[in-house]
Amino acid sequence: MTKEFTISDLSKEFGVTTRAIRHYEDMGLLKPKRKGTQRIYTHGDRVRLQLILRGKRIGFSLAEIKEIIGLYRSPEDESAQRKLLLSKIAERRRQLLEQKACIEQMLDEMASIEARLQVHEVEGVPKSNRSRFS
Amino acid sequence: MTKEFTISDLSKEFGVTTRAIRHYEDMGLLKPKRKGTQRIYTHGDRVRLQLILRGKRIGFSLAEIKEIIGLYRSPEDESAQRKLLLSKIAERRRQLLEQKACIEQMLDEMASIEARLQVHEVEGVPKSNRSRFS
DNA sequence: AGGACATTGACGACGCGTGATTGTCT
DNA sequence: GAGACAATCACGCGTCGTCAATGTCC
Repeated sequence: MTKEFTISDLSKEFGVTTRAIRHYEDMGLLKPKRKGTQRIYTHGDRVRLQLILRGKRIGFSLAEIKEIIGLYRSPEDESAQRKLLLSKIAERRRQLLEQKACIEQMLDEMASIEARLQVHEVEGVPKSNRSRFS
Repeated sequence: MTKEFTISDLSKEFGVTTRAIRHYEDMGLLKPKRKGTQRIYTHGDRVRLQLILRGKRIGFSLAEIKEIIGLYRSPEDESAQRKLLLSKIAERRRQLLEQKACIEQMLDEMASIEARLQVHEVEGVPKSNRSRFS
């Protein structure tokens, strides 16, 4: 018997809030069935949620994840999907490397600001009201 | 003669939009004089804008920058200001190092996903509709 | 009086957190 | 009828981008 899950089942299992799960639905990443107004998640829905969370761990936006996993896709799209994912990953890697470089710049700049502050501190009386960062 | 500047003067000089400059004012980081409704920036305002932009380059939020540079500050606050800035920098450095580590994790995870995709690609026919990220 | 530049709103984006309020089921 | 969940709004955050409508100065 193909199991079904409630929103709090999934919430607990994956450690995300129900709010988040509903949000993914609002964004079109999930479409659980309903029993009355209550959401019922199938096995497939559970898998899709996992994919969403993995995508997020890599830093994809919800829009990108939506693009990548789609919702109603035929199995033959497999290789197209792989290609899309690969290109998305390549793009994302560029972004990440940029960010990393940016962070390193910031660290450098912070270090030199600190250095100047230390100097002023030792030099005795501050010259004027020349300000921080200066 | 102490020069004065218009908003677009500063906008051009520092390469930020006028919208951004006005936003800094809305957030309480600048208070230019007015000639009628038009904003007039003094030399001091220009310096303050520079400080704001430097703060941003280090990755401080506008709220933090406001805290650090203040707006009406007496010259005696100098050392208190230095201390505040130093502690802010220390905190920020922790954040940056965390982010950097996070980025490296993401890069790792992306690499292993790619590896699996490559394998599947070579293995011949895809096993089933087992999806990306999987 | 035309054109360049200025001003003040105000919505949009991102990913949910955090209530508030109302239902539904046991 | 209480208690445990669920559902649906809807505002809030941070930093402006991006119109839109209107004003002002030469």
